[in-house]
Amino acid sequence: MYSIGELSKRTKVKVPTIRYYEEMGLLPEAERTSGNQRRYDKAGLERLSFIRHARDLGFSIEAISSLIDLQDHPDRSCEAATDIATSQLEEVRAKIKRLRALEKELSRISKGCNGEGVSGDCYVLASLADHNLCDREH
Amino acid sequence: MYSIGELSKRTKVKVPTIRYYEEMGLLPEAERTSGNQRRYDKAGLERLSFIRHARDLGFSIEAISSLIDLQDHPDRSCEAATDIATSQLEEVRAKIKRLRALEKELSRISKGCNGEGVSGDCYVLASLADHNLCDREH
DNA sequence: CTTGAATCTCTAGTCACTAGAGACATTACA
DNA sequence: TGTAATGTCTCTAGTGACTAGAGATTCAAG
Ligand SMILES: [Zn+2]
Ligand SMILES: [Zn+2]
Ligand SMILES: [Zn+2]
Ligand SMILES: [Zn+2]
Repeated sequence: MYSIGELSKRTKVKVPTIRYYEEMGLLPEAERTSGNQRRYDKAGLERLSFIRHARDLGFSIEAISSLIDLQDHPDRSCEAATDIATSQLEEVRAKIKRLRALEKELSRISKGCNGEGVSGDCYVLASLADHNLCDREH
Repeated sequence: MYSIGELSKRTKVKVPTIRYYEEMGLLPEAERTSGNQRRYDKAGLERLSFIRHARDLGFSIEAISSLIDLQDHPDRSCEAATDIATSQLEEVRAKIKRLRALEKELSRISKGCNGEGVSGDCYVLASLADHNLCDREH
């Protein structure tokens, strides 16, 4: 049996975050000591590791909730799981695409001025004021 | 003189967002009609366009606040402006890097199952449960 | 002058936490 | 067994950048 602090150390999830996950229904309500403190077993540790890993991969709490439901019913179809993973992948790809466009503009903008001049002549400020200086939409 | 709705149309910034920017101090308090409605002039339009553009490029409200301060003082050094732009660029690059790593893992994970099996055998769920299946840290 | 659209202020909700207060429980050591 | 340090409890509020909605007022067109 682990205290919430021990669980926190083992999973690198902060203590208030563990309580938050419980409140959100990602973790079942923990058993309590006679003094009302949470105690966890191996299953609790594994579930929290699952959540942590999925969060690290960018899944939302809601998505993780659905994934956990599936995990708890090993005989159900896993179609929903692959759907969730695929749409998460698509989201990540869309974000990368957008950020790459931003990177290009920002790199042009920040190269345009060495910071030794005066605001009135600054290419950075001029670029922000006028989108026509940009190569593309954002 | 533009109403807030006209300003919204011209800048593609939603009406409540314009009011929010005013509250945050990005926009000066607008002039009012006798009936207490906001009215804007060309300067207001330009400032809001500046904010919109900077937001599109990912700058935070706080950063934009500093940039606007500089814009209002054309005789000051623009060093801070280039610093802000450069650090924004670095942030974007860091995000891209992280997302590319995520993309690799997610693409492996979602390729690993066609969704036609059962949760108990699902590679997606197994991958989320066990980070050892991953190629790298996230 | 009436009608309908626009605008006003204010509060609360979003997401995934994080911070802090004040009270209570557990653990280690003398 | 006593005590001190650390851990844990619940609760509230704050983060960033908005978004949604209620209920009241104002504006513009016909
Ligand atoms: Zn400059
Ligand atoms: Zn642009
Ligand atoms: Zn599967
Ligand atoms: Zn992993």
